[in-house]
Amino acid sequence: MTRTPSSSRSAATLHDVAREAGVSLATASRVLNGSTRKVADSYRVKVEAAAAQLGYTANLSAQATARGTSAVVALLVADIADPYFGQLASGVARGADEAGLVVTIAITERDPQREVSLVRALRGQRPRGLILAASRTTGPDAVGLDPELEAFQSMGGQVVMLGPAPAGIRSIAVDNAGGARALATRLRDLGYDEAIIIGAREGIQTSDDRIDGFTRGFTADGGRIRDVVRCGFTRDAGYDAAETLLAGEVPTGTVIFGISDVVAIGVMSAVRDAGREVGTDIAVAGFDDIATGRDIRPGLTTAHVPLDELGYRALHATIDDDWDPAQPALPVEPVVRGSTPPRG
Amino acid sequence: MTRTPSSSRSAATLHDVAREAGVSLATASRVLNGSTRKVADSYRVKVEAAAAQLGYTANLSAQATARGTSAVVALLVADIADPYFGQLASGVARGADEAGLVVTIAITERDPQREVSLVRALRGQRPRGLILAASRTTGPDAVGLDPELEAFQSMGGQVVMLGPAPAGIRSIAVDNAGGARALATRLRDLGYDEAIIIGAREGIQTSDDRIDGFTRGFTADGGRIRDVVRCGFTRDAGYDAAETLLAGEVPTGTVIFGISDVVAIGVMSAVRDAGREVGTDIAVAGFDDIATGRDIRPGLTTAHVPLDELGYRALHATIDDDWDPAQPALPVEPVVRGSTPPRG
DNA sequence: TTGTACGCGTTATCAT
DNA sequence: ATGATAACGCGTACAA
Repeated sequence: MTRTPSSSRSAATLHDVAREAGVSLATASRVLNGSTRKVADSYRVKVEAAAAQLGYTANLSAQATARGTSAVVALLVADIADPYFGQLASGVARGADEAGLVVTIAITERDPQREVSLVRALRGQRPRGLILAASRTTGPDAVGLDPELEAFQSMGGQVVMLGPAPAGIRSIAVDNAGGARALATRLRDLGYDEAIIIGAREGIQTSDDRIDGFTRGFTADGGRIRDVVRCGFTRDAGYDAAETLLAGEVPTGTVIFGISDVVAIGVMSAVRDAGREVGTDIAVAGFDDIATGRDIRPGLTTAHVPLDELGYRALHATIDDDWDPAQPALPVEPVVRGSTPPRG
Repeated sequence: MTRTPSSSRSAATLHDVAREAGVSLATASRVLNGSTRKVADSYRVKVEAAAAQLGYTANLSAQATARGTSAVVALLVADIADPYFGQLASGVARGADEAGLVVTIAITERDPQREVSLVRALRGQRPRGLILAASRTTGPDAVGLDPELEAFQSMGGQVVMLGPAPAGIRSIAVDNAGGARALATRLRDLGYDEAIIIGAREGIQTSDDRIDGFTRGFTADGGRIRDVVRCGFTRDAGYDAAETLLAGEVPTGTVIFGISDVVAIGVMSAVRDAGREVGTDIAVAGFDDIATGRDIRPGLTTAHVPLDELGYRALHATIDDDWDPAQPALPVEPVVRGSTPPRG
């Protein structure tokens, strides 16, 4: 059955280009996609002209099946509306664009169960790489993920995790402990003697590291951690936790350390709604340095994590064959703003 | 050449499953993927068992080439780190997940040139749909986009634009003019008599509509628009524009309307850095109602756009065959917060 | 250098 | 209901 060359309803195929240019499929393929170029210029121009005229674009799916490897990298985040993941995704997208890769994105909604099934579903795309940015727990509800990741890797895909990862899985480390420690030290220098930590539940590595680092830094020379309470990673969770906290006694001059900026921003709102003032009355600090923290008043004291760079590195850990697993953790620097004024 | 059944380096194929289950390729395909099910239960269980044991997952690329249609929807945004686009993408992802579709994301960086080339590149994926969320201009620098979109559509893909679109292209309308008008009216009711508008440059439909609506509402019963200045859609652009503005004379009681919340937040910072107070001195209003606006102090008065819903609808406009082009525009409601206190 | 022919993993048509 | 088998669009040995 012969097909009409005109644009019926589907895109121009390599076949069409070859016929239009009067060359073979192989030749057309070589000039348009093949890497090593050994085609006579006379043919080359003909093919390119035909391709341009027909508006030909290689079918990535077909290429993927033929090559056995795709040009897509999958990104798994907890919530793309969260500025933390937004900035991260931005870095991933930038790196992917540079490398000519396509990014597909999936949302876990912070549901470990869903995370597992998503990884499974994502496998269908046969992505070259998979970036896991959804915060991971070391606890029992991570069950089922590891086998799924192994399956992914044994398929030839490269898994990259943000933060701590099991052995055999690439990861981009962030100096959570060191950053939190430095932040706590700065707060001590500012004159704070008492702190309350609002962290995620135990087993979330990122949270545990930040809590440990903060505690170490704050208590090193006499500071006291009044309490460590637990909540989720959202603004509302931070608000609720702080609200409960403030129902009890929280003396003036206490600094509340939220496990992330998003949480800390919730804390700030709760402090105000409890009739207290953020800063001179109750100080608040966060972690991550999302853009919002610079625009709120008072500005949010935090620890700067280079989120865009983090995403960019993750993308490269996904595609670079000679990736070095022994990279130093991304440095995290404290940033002091108005939410933690010096105590007189 | 026979292939070893064991997991060498690539995923289990349908072929493997069929052989393992002792059935034909066709049968395996039918139970695993085919819609109409006409397979004996005895075979069905065998196939399912084999698939489970081998960890089989259908290769989407192969399916796409065979079926002639893919399961991916492409999303084009200006900047995924911008909370506006983040919330939008969230709605898109939710809808896609429900429909069993994959979302690929690309960033225009607000470069019209780049936008065109991205659409072209995206065609390679043969996505079922393309959602254009990068703000579009009616001006001359949109050159080259329309042909590219037509090429995409003639390929069988469904293009959906946010906001106004050329004839023949589906779009999700937002009541920018009405929302801005209502917001302006509310500001009048609060006692504001003078306003300054910071908009995007002319030709950006969304901006023009909001400016027109605001102007109409504000001047309807005697309010005065002191000035209309132009800037980009970013926080920094808003800051710079306001900074310039404040170098001149801006009387107390003036309200500055930023074309989007992101811009308005930049304006708020500039106002403060100019030594003025946000609210009682200079009031500020925005548009969109991004999450940040609720957490900053004072809270940002704005017009609520249901961004998540917007994304969700866009996704459905992409895949629903019986989509109704005559849908009413998404309603936009004013939200008054502390940045525009009542004037005594 | 160029073309032929086969394989990639899956779907769908057609007999059986 | 089931099983061969021809597509799908492309890459790539291998032959010419």
